[in-house]
Amino acid sequence: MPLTRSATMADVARLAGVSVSTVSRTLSGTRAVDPAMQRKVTEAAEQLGYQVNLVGRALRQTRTSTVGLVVPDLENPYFSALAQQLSRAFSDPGIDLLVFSADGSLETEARGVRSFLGRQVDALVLIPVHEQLSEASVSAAAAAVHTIQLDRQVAGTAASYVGVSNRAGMRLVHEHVSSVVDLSAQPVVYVGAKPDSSSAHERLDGIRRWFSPETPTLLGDFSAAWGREAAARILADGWTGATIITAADVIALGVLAHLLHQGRSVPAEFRVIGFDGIGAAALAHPSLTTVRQPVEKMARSIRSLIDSDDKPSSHWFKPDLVLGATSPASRM
Amino acid sequence: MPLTRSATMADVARLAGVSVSTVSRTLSGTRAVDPAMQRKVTEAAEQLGYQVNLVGRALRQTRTSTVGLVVPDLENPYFSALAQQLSRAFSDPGIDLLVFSADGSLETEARGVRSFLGRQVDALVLIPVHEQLSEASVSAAAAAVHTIQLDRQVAGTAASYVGVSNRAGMRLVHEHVSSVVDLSAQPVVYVGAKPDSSSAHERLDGIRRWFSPETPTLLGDFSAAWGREAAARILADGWTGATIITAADVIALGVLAHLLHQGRSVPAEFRVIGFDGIGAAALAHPSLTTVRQPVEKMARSIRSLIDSDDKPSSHWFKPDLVLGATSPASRM
DNA sequence: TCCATCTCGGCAATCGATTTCCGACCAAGC
DNA sequence: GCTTGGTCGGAAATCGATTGCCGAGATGGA
Repeated sequence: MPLTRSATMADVARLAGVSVSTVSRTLSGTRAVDPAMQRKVTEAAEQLGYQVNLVGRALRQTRTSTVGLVVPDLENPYFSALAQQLSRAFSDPGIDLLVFSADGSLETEARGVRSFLGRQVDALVLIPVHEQLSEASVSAAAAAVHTIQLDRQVAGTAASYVGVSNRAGMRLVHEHVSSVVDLSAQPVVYVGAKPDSSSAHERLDGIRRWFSPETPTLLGDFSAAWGREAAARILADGWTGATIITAADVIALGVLAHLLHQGRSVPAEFRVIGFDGIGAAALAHPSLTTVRQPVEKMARSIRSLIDSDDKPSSHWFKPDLVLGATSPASRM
Repeated sequence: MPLTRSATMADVARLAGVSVSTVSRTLSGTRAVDPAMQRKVTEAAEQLGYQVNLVGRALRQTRTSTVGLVVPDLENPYFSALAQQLSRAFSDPGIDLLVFSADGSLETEARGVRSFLGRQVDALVLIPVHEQLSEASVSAAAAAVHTIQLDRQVAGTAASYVGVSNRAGMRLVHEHVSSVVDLSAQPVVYVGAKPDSSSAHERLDGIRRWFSPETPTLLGDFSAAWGREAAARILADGWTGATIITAADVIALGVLAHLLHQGRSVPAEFRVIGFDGIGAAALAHPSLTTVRQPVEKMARSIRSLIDSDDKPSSHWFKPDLVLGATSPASRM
């Protein structure tokens, strides 16, 4: 639907009766320009509705003032929260943050990375889909631009990493649960995600380490649907009175929904613990006890990592526990 | 962190001992190339790890095979669902969908539009922040590329529109509520959003039209925090036994959370109705009765609108009602 | 008065691809 | 043997900006 080909610097130069160099210098303020010419140029640009063509600029300079973010799935509230906070961290003009959703697929993830690299982004932030199979994409990215892995990482790559200490998070859960529940009398069940991502992996490790290596475990994916299914299995298998620890709030909300729908009571009969600290956790009734990730801090850390173009480095943030009503406030 | 300047077509041509024209033709398959040369070129490209520079390509062709999406806020689950579905609608290779968050600000929205236009996107999808004040951005976009407004629209612009019939949605709510609640005995309160966006506007209109022009109304924004605040006011003002209709699921979830937290019962004492049909609505307990938007259909419609580059047009989809447990199933 | 220095406009090169045009070569038809 | 037509490689123009360099003119110090 382009009504007319849009104006270029050459058009502005012609109308103002100057050279394109002068137009460029006037509009970008690169070098001093005679006030009279400056006025002529500005007026001509205004009159033609001139808008710089960033493609031309990007080709000449080798920078684009753009950072790409590839997320596995925008519908997962934790990832969209990260995307939003990162956008906000780049909200002051100068650098644009563009988001691409891999839609849970390795191929689409690879396409997103290739696309951003081909577009010559100055830096790339990536939440890898898979702990091993995303290696090719992460390495390709890291070889070309400053690359930061977020929330999850692929082992043995040259890229930076920003995330939370998942084992420390599970330690907080253990501290809390063991202080309010009698673990020798009440069973603990872990509803996690298959260890395809480093975060799922580390959370499972955390459970085995702080609770017991034999903790009964159900592994699926990061979704509410999986949470519901797992809850159904827990009920079917007769784990009455269990404390259900999950790998993510979306899972926990699915578990909670199913339990309540079946008329079970929380926290009297079952306890449910989430992970991530998404907004919806606080909206549940009873509100979800969860491990909150400092999303805003992480986003700011990425911003400063990109601004100061240093060597690859890893940044582990400490999560904190948010007490909700899906776990008892004091010893049962 | 670029380890080495990445290879260009000239590098590949040099290594293969052919001209850049031949490299271009081999890699893009634009024209037949001698099999022997083809092999040499492919091997050279492989060896150098050649990746096309999309900036160079975009400058020469005037297309970029890119569609931009500007959303007001990625943390709003309805917008992130739209973004995800739209990403999926573009998941087959060929066109990349890039997302930019305006972070609720008109200035940032304008920046996003300028940025995408400057990047020469082939089409732009926009969820305008404001019904009037986004006019400049929408017009600028529509003058330059095929522009589609999504979910909300700015009056009197040349851009296409894809959304749901909000008045029809409220009509569904009225039908349902009037069939299960005695409206002459029980008050109705509308918790909406200030009519800054066409969707908020139309939903408010729908309420006035299908219920009563004098329906008590509380207007805020599209957030759970506002829902909570409104619920507090409703309790403070003594609207006991009210049926609370909201402009969005996020608001409804906030209302519900506050009511339940205050020990009120839903749907016995209060009824709560949402709008949008986000995933979290089904996870609430009791599950939320809401008006569901056909997000996937809308995304596909945008895709086909972009593929067939027609004149601007408007597409109104019909929402449907999802019966949850925050409203009674039959006459109270 | 003359030379050194500074300011600033314009020419032309440049970024990395695609694509038009030209010409070399080969095959087929008469 | 000559002409016509088809195939395919390469030289060069092109997309739209930025920027190194040159030189004209102004300024100022001795």
